[in-house]
Amino acid sequence: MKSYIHNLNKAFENRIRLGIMSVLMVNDSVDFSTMKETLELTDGNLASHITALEKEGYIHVKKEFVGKKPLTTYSVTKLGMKAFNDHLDALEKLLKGR
Amino acid sequence: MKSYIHNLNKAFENRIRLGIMSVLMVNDSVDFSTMKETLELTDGNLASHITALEKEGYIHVKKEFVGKKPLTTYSVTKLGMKAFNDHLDALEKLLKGR
DNA sequence: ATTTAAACTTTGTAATTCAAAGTACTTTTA
DNA sequence: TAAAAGTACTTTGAATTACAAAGTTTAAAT
Repeated sequence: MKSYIHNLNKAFENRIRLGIMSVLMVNDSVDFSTMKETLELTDGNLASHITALEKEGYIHVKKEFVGKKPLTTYSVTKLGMKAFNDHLDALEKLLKGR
Repeated sequence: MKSYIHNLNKAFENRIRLGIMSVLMVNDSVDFSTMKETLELTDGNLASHITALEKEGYIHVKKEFVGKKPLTTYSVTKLGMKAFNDHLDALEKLLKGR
């Protein structure tokens, strides 16, 4: 009866990155401000966790101008979906004691 | 649509402490060696995470001699059960996007 | 000219994590 | 009886992570 803790993804251990992924799994794309308010984070904190997930290839960052204002939007990649689902599987198995 | 990430319990963010709690939620008591092997940890690493959970009052540590050998067994406290269930609730709500 | 807004980046400190080594006591083995 | 092994840690130290606060950039609005 080995444990599943080592199948958990380190990238999703942090609550903020877990939150970002959760939000992106149910929303096609979310912009910087919305994400910041949803998760109640400071600018810098959000930016750094976003960078971490982007480096793993789990999210895509799109920068554009809408009207005259810059707009940054995030979306989850296929790799990110796979990784997140695998993480949730491991989590579920761990919590169910198998 | 506020996020639930701030209802997650910091004590259970780490995979090892999450593993310890999961094991103790489905087993009345588990000894040091069994826990160590189940979670595939080094002595020191297990000991330090156990201490962290004990300090929070989430687990109880019992030391005794069985035959001539020392035996340390762990069990979850009522407070620990409550805290862990609250954490799982927050996790579930977060992941379901509510 | 100053302020505001969006989205960061940088800085610095504090906390966390973990392996490895060391400790203490006891028992078994050579 | 001396050495090795077992149980359960504690300590040390280095690396990584986390986070707030402050600074930066570009452009628009006042």
